[in-house]
Amino acid sequence: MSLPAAEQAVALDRSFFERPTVAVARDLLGVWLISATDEGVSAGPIVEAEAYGGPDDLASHARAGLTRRTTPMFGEAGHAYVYLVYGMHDCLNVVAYGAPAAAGAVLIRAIEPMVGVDLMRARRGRPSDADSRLCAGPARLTQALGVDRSMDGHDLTLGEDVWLAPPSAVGSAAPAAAQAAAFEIASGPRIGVDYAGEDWAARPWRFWIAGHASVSRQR
DNA sequence: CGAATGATACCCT
DNA sequence: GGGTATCATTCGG
Repeated sequence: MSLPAAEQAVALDRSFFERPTVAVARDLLGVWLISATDEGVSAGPIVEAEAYGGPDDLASHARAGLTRRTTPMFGEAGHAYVYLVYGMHDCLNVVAYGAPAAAGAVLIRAIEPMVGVDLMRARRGRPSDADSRLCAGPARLTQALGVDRSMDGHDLTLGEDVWLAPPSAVGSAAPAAAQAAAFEIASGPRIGVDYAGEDWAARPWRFWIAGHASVSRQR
């Protein structure tokens, strides 16, 4: 299954990302994440995302200020910020604007595998995993889509290699059930940010589609 | 539950 | 320029 060529170029506009990260994270639910490499196309709608702010957000990498690693977070919105965590996992973020500082990003934590599921499974190398769990987690997702730090700084609005597209742009490629406009949005504290202190750790900046089988953790 | 695993940032010389 | 604590996770026992 592949995306019609004429529709591959449709990507979310940069203005979508030039807003506070919390609004962008919430609005990314249902938006398609698409990867097109030499190996093929793999894609699916985002079902879970987390907002990270600027230097004032103690849970955000931006708290370290502008360093070589965090440079994308302080750059133009709509670009990728890909980093290595725990020495072995790549995580994909989209740069957006944290408030009050003009820096921040949204961590894409899970998508629903819908296009190129066999390719995702091959990249993951875990044949017994259920389809719905192939991209249920930030590191699983990058592995399944073939995204790594070579994509750090990549412009996600170009419609090339890796990009984000509104559901309407991939309508003919998606099963009808996935195009249902209405879904319930749930929110809660971000994962694994207790080190940031109670104030920041308690903020409900993690958003997911309620009850969805591909969300990284069950409620 | 705990191990795996390595880049990063930061605090020293 | 070097040592080291930290870490937005995953998988196997």
